[in-house]
Amino acid sequence: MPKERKPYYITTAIAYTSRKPHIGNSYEVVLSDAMARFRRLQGRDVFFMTGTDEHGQKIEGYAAQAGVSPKEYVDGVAAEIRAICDRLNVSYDKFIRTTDEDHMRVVQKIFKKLYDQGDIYKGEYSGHYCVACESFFTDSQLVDGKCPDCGGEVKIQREEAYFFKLSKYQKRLEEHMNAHPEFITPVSRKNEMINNFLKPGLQDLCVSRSSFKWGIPVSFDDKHVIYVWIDALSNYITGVGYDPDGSSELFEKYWPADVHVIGKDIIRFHTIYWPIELMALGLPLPKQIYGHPWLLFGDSKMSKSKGNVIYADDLAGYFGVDAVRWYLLAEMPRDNDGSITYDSVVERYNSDLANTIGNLVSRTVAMIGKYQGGVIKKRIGAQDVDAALIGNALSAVTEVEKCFDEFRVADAAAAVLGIAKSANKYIDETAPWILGKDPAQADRLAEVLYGLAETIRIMAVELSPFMPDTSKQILEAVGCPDICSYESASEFGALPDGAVTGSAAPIFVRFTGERLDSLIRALGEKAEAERAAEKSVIESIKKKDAAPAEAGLIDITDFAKVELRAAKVLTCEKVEKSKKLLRLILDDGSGEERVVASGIAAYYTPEELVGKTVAVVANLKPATLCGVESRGMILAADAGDGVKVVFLDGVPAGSKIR
RNA sequence: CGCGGGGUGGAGCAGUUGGUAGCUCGUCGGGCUCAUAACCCGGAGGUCGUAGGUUCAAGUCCUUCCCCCGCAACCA
Repeated sequence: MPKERKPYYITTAIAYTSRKPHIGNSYEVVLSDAMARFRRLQGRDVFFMTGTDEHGQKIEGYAAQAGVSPKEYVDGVAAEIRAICDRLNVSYDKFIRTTDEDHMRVVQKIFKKLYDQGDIYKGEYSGHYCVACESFFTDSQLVDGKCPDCGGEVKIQREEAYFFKLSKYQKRLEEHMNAHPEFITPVSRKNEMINNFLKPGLQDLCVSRSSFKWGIPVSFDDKHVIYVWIDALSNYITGVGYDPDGSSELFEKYWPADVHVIGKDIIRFHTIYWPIELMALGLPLPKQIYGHPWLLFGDSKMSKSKGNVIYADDLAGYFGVDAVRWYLLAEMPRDNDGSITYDSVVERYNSDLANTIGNLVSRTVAMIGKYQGGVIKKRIGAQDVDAALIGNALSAVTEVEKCFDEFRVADAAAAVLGIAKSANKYIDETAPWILGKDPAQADRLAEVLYGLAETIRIMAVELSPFMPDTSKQILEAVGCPDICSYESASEFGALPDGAVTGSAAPIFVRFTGERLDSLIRALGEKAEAERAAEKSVIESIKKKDAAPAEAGLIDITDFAKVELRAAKVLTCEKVEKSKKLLRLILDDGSGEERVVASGIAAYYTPEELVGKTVAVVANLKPATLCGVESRGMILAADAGDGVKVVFLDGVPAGSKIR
């Protein structure tokens, strides 16, 4: 009967390898994984791809900063990203990296093909260039003729570059969007794209860069590297074996993708640039693009500067992998941003996992042990309560499918949870402990216990996309680790007569009292350590890769490279456009004034600093921050509750520090 | 007027094409004892940010204003 299994191709966006992803970034892979697992459960032939985007100027910069090659740098971060996926039990079929040889080779071919057929042409990029921001701006972007970012001077600069004729495909794309309203989810985004980008008319897109090297070279013009649009987006087809000269069977089987799961911030690239590239290549478009919302910490975005970054693997260390998966999947709405707080993680853990699901399994298995020696008898009850229980479980299965079809994964989780709730209610209504006292009721008791065990089994099957390990554990508890097909969850009664139950021990132990206190303590300490450690991710990667004999130790000659001097603060003022920066003028003994920008505005007022003597790194490469050219940096300590500048009272300005 | 997202019982959210305001947590009362102080039932608690408008009927549609949060835009 098993006819040909219908393919299902799902991808996440590939993660940028600039630094370790936080739990908000991890949400996307967990979400996609749940979707992939659900389709596999349904019998679809799933190909699930995730991976990393590893090129670009930023990475070149991070690597240089870390003193390693770009390749070494991305190897480190990509490994870290992959490790998090593995830790979270993400069942990807392929982990693609844009530095993979196959990918690079095919991207070059794609670029060449588009060039040969005239969709890409060589032109000149002329715009207002801000040296400090390393960015081009159009006339309309300028603010009073100055850089809209830093307010600094801009100059007209020309740069040779390749352009992609987007306008040529604009009409077709618009038609496609209108003909396929489900193409962009949520739909509110569709109008945004059409009104903001398509209607005003698409400008040709610059698809090469000559200002940096870390990218895939244009095969016929090595002054240029292929810019992110063609490079990164193409992963969705190179990863399954697309080749302009003849694609693999894998590609023929899986393309077009069923869904690209991406963050809402990159919807534009996926609904405009990417489809147009595919049109130009003569390929069908992906069926759907789902732009998921963001996970915030409390009500603000996670960022290291706020010290509120949470990493999924850390959280898994405290609550377990499945609990983290459940939290992410059950908590995040489809359309709006979700938020994570430690309180809500504990609450959901206790309520959903320990009280509702875990406790249901424990009490049921315990009763089967107590009343029937741990053996399940197949008796299906026919009373109203039984019908209600069965109907509830089966309709939940239907509901879960509907929710997944609409990407309402949190609602799907709620539907599964509903199965457990109805079972808990059923226990109360049937009171098996009373039946257990009357030998004449043994048959009815068997019906009740079978109803419970079978309902739990169905719940466990439906739970598998969310919590694969827990699902197995529950199936073992009700004695049927192998009865877990989707079909077996769609009808009541697949649990065989004579199944022997497993352990009744709690699956999720509640966090209360001392256990909760120590968790909170541990989280606090962890956050503290994180803050310090994350500050130097780059350094740690450098250490790992460079790996000299004494890991982490530097030679005295390394230290000697840093020129530290005492300097007196002459003036100090807030940088207007900035919340964090102070602009200081220092006397460093050289006779020349030294301007330094320092991100300590949140901790010091200008008045507190004037007249003080501070330690300054005197030979740091100058950089412009918010329009202030900063020459050097001031030493300060990250004390737990803030930042403390290192003051050198009584030391003459200009003194060398070593 | 830069762009976008929001303001619904104490907290977090859902409210599809306008038709008696729902869910989870918490709280209060009751029940039960198989189970992880858990589970089940019930109650209290909301002028749906503001001011107008359309309508037989507005949380839902239109307009005014207020407030919050992202991004643009910086950790040297």
